[in-house]
Amino acid sequence: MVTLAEVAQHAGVSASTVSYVLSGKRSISVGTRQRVEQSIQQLGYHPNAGARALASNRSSIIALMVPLRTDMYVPVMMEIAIAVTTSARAHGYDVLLLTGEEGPDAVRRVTGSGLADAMILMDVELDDERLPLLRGTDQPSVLIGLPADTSGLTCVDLDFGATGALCAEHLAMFGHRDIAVIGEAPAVYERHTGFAERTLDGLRSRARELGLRVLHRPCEGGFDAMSLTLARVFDERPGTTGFVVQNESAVEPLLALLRRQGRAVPEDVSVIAICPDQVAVQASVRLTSAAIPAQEMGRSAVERLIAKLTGSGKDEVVLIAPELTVRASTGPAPTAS
Amino acid sequence: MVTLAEVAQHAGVSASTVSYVLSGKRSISVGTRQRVEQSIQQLGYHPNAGARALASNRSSIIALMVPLRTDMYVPVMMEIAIAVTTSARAHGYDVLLLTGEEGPDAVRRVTGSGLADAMILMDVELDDERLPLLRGTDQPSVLIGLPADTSGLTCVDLDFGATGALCAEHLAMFGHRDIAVIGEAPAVYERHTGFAERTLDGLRSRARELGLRVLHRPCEGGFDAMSLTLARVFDERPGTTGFVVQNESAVEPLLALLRRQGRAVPEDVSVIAICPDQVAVQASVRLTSAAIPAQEMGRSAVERLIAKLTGSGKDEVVLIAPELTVRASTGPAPTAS
DNA sequence: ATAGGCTGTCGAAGCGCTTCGACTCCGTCG
DNA sequence: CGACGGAGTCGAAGCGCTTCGACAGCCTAT
Repeated sequence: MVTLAEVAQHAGVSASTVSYVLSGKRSISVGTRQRVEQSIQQLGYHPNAGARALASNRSSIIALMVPLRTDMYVPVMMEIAIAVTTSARAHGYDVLLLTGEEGPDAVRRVTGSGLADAMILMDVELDDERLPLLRGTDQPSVLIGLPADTSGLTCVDLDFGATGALCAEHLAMFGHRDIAVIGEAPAVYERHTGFAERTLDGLRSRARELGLRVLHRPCEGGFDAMSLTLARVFDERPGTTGFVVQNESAVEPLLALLRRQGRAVPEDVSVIAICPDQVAVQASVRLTSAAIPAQEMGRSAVERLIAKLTGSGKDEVVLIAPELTVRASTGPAPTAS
Repeated sequence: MVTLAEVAQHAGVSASTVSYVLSGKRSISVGTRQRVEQSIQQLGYHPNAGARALASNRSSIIALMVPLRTDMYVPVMMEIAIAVTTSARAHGYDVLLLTGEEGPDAVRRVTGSGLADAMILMDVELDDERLPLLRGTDQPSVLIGLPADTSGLTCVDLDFGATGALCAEHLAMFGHRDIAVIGEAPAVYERHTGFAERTLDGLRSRARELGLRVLHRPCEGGFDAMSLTLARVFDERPGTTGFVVQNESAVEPLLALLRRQGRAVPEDVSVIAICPDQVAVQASVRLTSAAIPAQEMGRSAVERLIAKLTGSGKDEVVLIAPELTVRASTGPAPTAS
């Protein structure tokens, strides 16, 4: 392992000079800089991360806590994780992956050990146990998701309320009157993850203004669950012509069931999915969808975090405006016959 | 920040004693141990990761390099990543997430800086640029995937050859004679990722023994691509009654297209998917599938790595035996009419 | 009784880096 | 023309931990 001292010796300067060349914290003459850089190249020097962390009290690592559950939104989570990693690297940070498994202890461990300089938490619950810890430390953090009380916290999330409203507007515009919301699994609501409720609230209140009737049904993913749910929907509201689906893994089953029942999409029934664009275009029908901008959420979270680490950057809640892309699964409501 | 020295003072012992209590590398009397542990509790002490890494020359971090592309197998990758993280934690290691973006440089950086003690690489290509670096360092590593030359490397992967063979056997047993393989996107083959070819080879050679005719077609995911591919399949081999699908994002489109064409699954056509079980049960038909054991792959990779880190553990190739679960998408071939 | 071997503890020497203060040259300004 | 200040460099003091050798005390075998 090549050390700073060896580089210094090779370049004929002192260790501190090499350090300053690396960090740029003091001015260095052009000649010296070049000699040092050349030595670094020739010797293949890489600064030792541990020594650096010890001496500077910064690790250049961001911790990312992902949900352990793989029961929902897996592609979204993965995309966010990758976006976070890529953005972090662009700012000179590496990413430490933590699962929710350890819970609050992970926060304590990472904060206490100086393993990471900052953290990003995903899958935040309304009243998350980790929040008091975050408020009680001076380690910067950003949440992806929105807890009930955001005071003293920085949060990034899709504006799910506006997303719901947008879905209602789109269906109303096409003349639909009775719409059904196929929600997340009941467990998601019980867990109080917030986003599902926010979607529903936004959708409901806009629907009210527009004179739509809304039926909401939580739904586990999969064919069988969707089958039951759909039967109950048409049983209760036979005139339902619009669907908003929030649970990705219910989308394909829904489409299959509708086809099987002879209901054509979008002629007889319109379907909007709330999902990443990639999912929407790969479905068996090109889906009109409200996008979940995973990339942007990841990138934005990292940027807030960097801002906090560099001193600027205050606590704030960033809600990303939703975008609805019209594809082949929505159209005018069938005229009542 | 509480330091070791403070703990030592509080407990009335020397710093080294506290260190030995923590590491267990020397025997400590019961009384001393208890006093130290109590002090650690009371003061809320967490060892500083940087100092530890510097002094011991080990970081207790495993680097995990995931593919940057999100064009394939996303749920599998995520599941592996989570399994790796969970297993690593169980062994006292944290996981540093790297994307393939940096390529070989990431290997150099991590190895050179001592950031991680070992690495796990996913999405390995047949002739991966990173392999020479791994062979040239004494940092332990494990690949998830199989390159062309495995000498001096430890690899963990599903036995895709056997998986292909298993699919052929299952369809043959049901009396199918003409089968089609819907493969990964052409880009995957061009990239030489190996697993797709291995599946095909295994399937082909077993099919030959069993007297099956095999038509292989790569396929981008999505509805449109699948539509074209399917048309060509039936054009060329109208008597095709069995499908093996390796591209997850082609599964639903295939099912939808078959339905639309009035071909019933499994009465007229049988479909086997090569995918994680979770995907198979959430599809619009409960799919007979050859499982991709993501969890096991992740766990197994970590175990080999830990073995290498602790001295035991030699280079080896671990191929996980495939398992085929029969569900509702395969059945006897229709009797020729 | 005494040498030898355990067990439990301590002190000190780093690990490789950052950073602070100090120092030496210059060029510049009054 | 001397004092001053900035640019460029160096030396040394840690950062908090691990680990090695040393040593004191005790038990056992001779």
